[in-house]
Amino acid sequence: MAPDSAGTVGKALELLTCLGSFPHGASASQLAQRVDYPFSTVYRLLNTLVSTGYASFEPETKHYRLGLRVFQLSHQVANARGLNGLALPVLETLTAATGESSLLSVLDGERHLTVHKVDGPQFRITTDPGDHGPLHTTALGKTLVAFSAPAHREHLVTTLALPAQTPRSITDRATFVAEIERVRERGWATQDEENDVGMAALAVPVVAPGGRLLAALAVAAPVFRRSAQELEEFLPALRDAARQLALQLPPR
Amino acid sequence: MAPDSAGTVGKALELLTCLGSFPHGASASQLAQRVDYPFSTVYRLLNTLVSTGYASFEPETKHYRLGLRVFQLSHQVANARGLNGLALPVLETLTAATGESSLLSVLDGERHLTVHKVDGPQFRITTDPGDHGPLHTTALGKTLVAFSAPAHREHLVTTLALPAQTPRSITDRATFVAEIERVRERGWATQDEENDVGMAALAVPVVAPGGRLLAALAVAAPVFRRSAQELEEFLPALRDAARQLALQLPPR
DNA sequence: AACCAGTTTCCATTATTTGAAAGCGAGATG
DNA sequence: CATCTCGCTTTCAAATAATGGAAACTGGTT
Repeated sequence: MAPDSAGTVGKALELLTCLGSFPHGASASQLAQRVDYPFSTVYRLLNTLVSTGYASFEPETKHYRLGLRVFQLSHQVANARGLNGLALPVLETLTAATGESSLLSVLDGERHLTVHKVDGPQFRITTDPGDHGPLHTTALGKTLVAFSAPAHREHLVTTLALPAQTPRSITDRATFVAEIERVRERGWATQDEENDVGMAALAVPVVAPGGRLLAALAVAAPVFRRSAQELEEFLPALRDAARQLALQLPPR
Repeated sequence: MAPDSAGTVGKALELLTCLGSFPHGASASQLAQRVDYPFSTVYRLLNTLVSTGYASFEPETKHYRLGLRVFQLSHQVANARGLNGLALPVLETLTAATGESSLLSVLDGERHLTVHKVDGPQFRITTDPGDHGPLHTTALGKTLVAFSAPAHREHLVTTLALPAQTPRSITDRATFVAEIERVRERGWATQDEENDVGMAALAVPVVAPGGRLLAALAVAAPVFRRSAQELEEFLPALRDAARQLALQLPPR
């Protein structure tokens, strides 16, 4: 488990990932600076990425951006893992019932990855599908940690960095351990201005019939309308939606 | 203009692409066989892909599949290129108006890549977002060729392979050249059982204000309900929808 | 208990990547 | 108009990192 020893391929993939953080593309020199590899290395790697369709190159601006192959492949992932639109109606129903935004996330390494969201009628949430979020300051994250396989949970709980996102974030390990334990006991997690000032959320796990954790489902609202505690009245609706999702998502 | 895809990185990316063709994952040996690299090479590459999140590995089945990073990155592509859900309502309106399925595709190398589709109420189309299709046997493909930049169009028209998909497919180069020219003159393309037996389609280009080709938009129907010619009555609705899309999609 | 198909690890060989430096433009400056 | 400057592109000897055959390993089957 060494900190990944970057070979050539590792560099290429890191570069590709880095390309993703420039929505409007970037020049070879910008990218070289960002990933901190020698310029000519980056230049050559970019050519390879372009020739395989993973990146595209605009001659007029000399900018590189992510290519269509990424888009195409993602549909395979989405279909195979049930991250495609099929889950959306459940979130829409949930939002209709609660009047607040719904979010569906999965565990992705040491962060959570938002898969779907449906904005409430009153409020647009800043998290979008494809966005990552921390595990220790979000209702979704806490839920995903609390209900992942014991070994993995242990690993996360003890090694996760706990930087503060807001003054209310949990930054103390003992407190975090206790919080996760509480989430496990209750079966749901909250977040009260721990990730964004002014926002609260309530999340429950989506577990397959076999007991395996598939995702986490949350309702989020601005605190001026619903306090974290008031959100708890949505628990039955949330659990119901999670149950439906569990049947719909592929078991593994 | 190096057609070579040699190089370690090229192999890794080809392997990644190959993974995309196994929706339910594949074992290392299956993949090695498919891409025809030595087994140990494939094995090492797979490890790198997994450690970067581009692939995931299920220890219980020893199967590899595409990882969440692909999904995450694709949202960057989709947002930057207007391939996200924003275009969908236009297709939905079109399908509501015509009663037939709508499709939106972009040019991806020597194929077209379907970005969105909306099924008609009577019929489910077999093409899905993320699917590739040939350029010479589809209305979408012909349109994309006919309205791409002159130099590129020339290249495609003269070098594309023209394999038959059905008995009606265009397989003769001269015929194809003439067909593309006709599409350019009329401003729209049809397909009459040239790609799938029993299906016809009508497509128009989506061109940015600057004249640059952005995508192609099509209506498709089974011929027993609408002949290719009967589809032409939808031209005004199609053009209208294409105009709306042109304003909505980002200019480049 | 021996067998087999697939997976994981190892290592000497060698091809591949590397990155400084030298060409190119194209746009800015004197 | 000549010169400078900055960023993109290509080259090439040095050395690093990929290669792939083979051997150890696993676990399921005859």
